[in-house]
Amino acid sequence: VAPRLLNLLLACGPRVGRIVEVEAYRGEEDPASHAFGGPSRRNATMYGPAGHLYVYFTYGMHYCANVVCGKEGLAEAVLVRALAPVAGLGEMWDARPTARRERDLCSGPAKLCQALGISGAHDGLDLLAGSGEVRLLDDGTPPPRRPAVGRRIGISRAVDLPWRWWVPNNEHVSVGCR
DNA sequence: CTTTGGATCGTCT
DNA sequence: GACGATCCAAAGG
Repeated sequence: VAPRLLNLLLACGPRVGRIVEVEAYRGEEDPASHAFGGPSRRNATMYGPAGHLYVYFTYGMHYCANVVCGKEGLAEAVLVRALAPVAGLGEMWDARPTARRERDLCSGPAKLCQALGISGAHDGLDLLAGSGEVRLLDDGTPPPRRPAVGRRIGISRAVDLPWRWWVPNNEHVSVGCR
């Protein structure tokens, strides 16, 4: 599912970005997944239905956003790692005063949450409801025919699995792709 | 542009 | 009590 999310739109209020980089996490059988080791308070949303938003808090200061992709009970999810800003650019600049270039706005999993205003309060929302605060949208742009592939970033276990995909030659991918 | 180390706190052991 | 699906400033090339 992960590479098929590429080029879809993620929106929060008026702020919209095109998904250009993702990572897959495969439930309890993936040592790098938050669900490795079974259900807990934090990962509860991962065990819920597909199409919902899993937001977690990490490093004492950052939020990251995932799309739950497996059937209920499987705890499979895809981390959204980078967006190309599409709309609401003014709000994004306001939310990320340290950004110097447009590509600094959403080129990382915590950066994009900051830019869009996504936080733990949004954990568990249905991304496909259409009327919600956070939405996953399809504007007809197909995923890349041949996405770039690489290892996942920032993890210490299952480091060699090639479960990160991004849009080739896109300016807005995270630093690890360049 | 690359490398390095600090920040900071919720979660699970 | 240890560590994390990260970011940023500072320093050097």
